[in-house]
Amino acid sequence: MRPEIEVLDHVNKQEKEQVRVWLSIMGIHSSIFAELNRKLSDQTGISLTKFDAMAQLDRYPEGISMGELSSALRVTNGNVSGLVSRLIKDDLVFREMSQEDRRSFRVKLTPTGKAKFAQALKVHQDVLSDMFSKVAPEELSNTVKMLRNLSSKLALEA
Amino acid sequence: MRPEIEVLDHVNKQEKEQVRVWLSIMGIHSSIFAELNRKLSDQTGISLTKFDAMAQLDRYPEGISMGELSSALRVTNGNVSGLVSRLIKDDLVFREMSQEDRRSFRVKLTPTGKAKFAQALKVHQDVLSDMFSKVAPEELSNTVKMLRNLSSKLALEA
DNA sequence: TTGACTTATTTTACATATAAATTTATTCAT
DNA sequence: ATGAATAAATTTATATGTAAAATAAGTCAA
Repeated sequence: MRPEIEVLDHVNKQEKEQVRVWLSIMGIHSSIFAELNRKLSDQTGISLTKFDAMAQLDRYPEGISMGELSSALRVTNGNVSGLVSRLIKDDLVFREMSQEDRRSFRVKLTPTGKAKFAQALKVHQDVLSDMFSKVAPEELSNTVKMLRNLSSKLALEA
Repeated sequence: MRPEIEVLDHVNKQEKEQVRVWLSIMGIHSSIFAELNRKLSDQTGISLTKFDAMAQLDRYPEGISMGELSSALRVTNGNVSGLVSRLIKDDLVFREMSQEDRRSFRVKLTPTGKAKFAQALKVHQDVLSDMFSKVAPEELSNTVKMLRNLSSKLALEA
């Protein structure tokens, strides 16, 4: 094999490993998302998407704007518009008009929403605990370290 | 602090780490998915969802059934019905009737689909290479090992 | 002030996902 | 052979996601 082919070979090995990382992340995300979403929905009537939104609102009792919520959830404004509408329809959240800026408002959990979130939080934790029951604590923390390191080195939005 | 509270404390630390693993996976999945999907769509007109479907079809020149495709992609049959319809509309795949079983058929890439996939495969790889350019080869392979290990220990579908 | 930008949010059109019901074809025990 | 169960795929209703256009309100230089 000629030298320049060896070089290409290294590139190819590296590229294959990059694809393997992405496929591993896709696979594990898909497994956990599917089971967590299904069990949360079955046991509480709250989808994982709604749970994630409510978890953000739970962190800010003073409420947050639609824009802040879409940033926190990393989805578009339009998506959050619809999501919040559905949560309002279920009496889980409400909007509070802002005095300063009439374009904006604060979104907050209703009392019903707070109670539902507390219930869903327990289910969420129980499902994860079952799912990770065979994983040693050290493996868990190593995985978190590794993923945070990877995240910090990702070159995004070129 | 009473002994039984210390025990609970260990449980809580473990549970928090389990949630951190899931949040890390969600975060990194969301970052990579968003950028890969956007750049693939911009540069080739093929979404990441369509790319993943075409990648499966590319592996099976003899074609695969709708059920096999939905298993491979880990989505519902109904989802794949719509996805394949859209791919057919764009002349990227076609259906071939099965002689043995008239309920079923084989889905295959068209010549256009093969060419488009080859082009998209290059973009897919280039985007991942840019994204992971700051990550050392050893970190990549450690991450794959760690995620595969985690995957193998996940207790799913209880 | 006013007119040009910017900002916050919604709306629209569409893609992608699920679960449940339906359609059509196959299999298999009787 | 036939009727019940199974299997492959689609359809329907709905949720969740995007990008782009629209709406409405705020800001700020001239």
